[in-house]
Amino acid sequence: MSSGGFSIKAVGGGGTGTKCGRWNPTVEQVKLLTDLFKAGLRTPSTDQIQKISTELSFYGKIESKNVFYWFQNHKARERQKRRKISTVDFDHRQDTDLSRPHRNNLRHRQAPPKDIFDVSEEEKVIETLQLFPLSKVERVRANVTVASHKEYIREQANTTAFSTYSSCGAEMEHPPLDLRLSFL
Amino acid sequence: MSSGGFSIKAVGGGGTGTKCGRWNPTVEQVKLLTDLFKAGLRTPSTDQIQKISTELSFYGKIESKNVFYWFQNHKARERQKRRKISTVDFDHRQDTDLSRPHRNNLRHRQAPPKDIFDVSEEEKVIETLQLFPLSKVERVRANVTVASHKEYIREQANTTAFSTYSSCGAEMEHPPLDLRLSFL
DNA sequence: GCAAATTAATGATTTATTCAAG
DNA sequence: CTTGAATAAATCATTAATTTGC
Repeated sequence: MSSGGFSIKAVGGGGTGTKCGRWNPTVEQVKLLTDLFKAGLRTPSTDQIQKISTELSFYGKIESKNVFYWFQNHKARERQKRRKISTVDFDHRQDTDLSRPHRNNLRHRQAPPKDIFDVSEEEKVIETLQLFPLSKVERVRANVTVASHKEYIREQANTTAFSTYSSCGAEMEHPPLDLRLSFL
Repeated sequence: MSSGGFSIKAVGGGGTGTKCGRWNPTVEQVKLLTDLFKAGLRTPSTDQIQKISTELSFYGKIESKNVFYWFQNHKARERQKRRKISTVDFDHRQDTDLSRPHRNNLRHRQAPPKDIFDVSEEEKVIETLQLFPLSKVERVRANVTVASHKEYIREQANTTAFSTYSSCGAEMEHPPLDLRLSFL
């Protein structure tokens, strides 16, 4: 990778005496982009990118791809930032998505038996009830489909076992999937 | 105060007792769950849930229902995510055709005339956003009220380069968002 | 005060996923 | 099972900030 370490990247069209190695947004440009982001825009469509770009070109040289990149990066980094804050919290996606009437009714979802959720099923039920009345129970078939294992092994080099792994809490790149699946 | 999700932080799966509001997976737990998901497991059977739970309990406090929920949520969200994608993509390859000044390689894929704003992906985008007029601005009066802090604000003074716009008058504190979005 | 050296941000690329079509 | 579409994550690379010596 990084083939070609050539440095200069074509001066390009920046006639304004600015080196155009890479886009350097003006404050106004960043401001607008940020506003759009705050407004919820995350992945603008091609059309939107075009329009945004056109609009921003008023403030300075810019290309569509810059807009695209900006959103990609900003989105990713905002998330990254958030992730740093809450250690593991993988579920910090729209936590407020309760607005939807059809949430998981886990109650009658798939669980054939009843003891699966050993405890605190009450809580869950309560919540559930609050959000929506459990009126109808759909018949859901538990189609397990364990699917294939170990077909995804690619570059797994680590051969660490569970034990060693957890105590430290260290994060490794690719824990051996095979081993991890072994308990199933 | 941005509502939604006070950062719980800490506690981790260590079982530090505190804050038993909801399961807070450790990185190891998420890792394994994710691996299982990647391996193709989508709807684990009761038995599998039990085993997975047991296995994960080694890394921290967890219950069967957590596993069940995790798969439900993860599966659903992955799907939703892919469904709402909007599309933009351009050939961002290393071709570096510097010979041509502007290369808008936007591969006009622009297909799904759906929600271009894929708001429900990860971060908690304000709901107001969804009200956003995506294609045409009929009346952008989305009252966004961001409330968050701008991290971009840099007191940078030299706005040299491209636009001489910002000079003075143009630099307002809150340019009406509505207006700014009007071009979309 | 300035400019080289160092560090922090962030623009641009590459890589690895996921789901869906065929 | 293979390929296409489209990211998001990880990474590379360059520019702006900041520090430091003079």
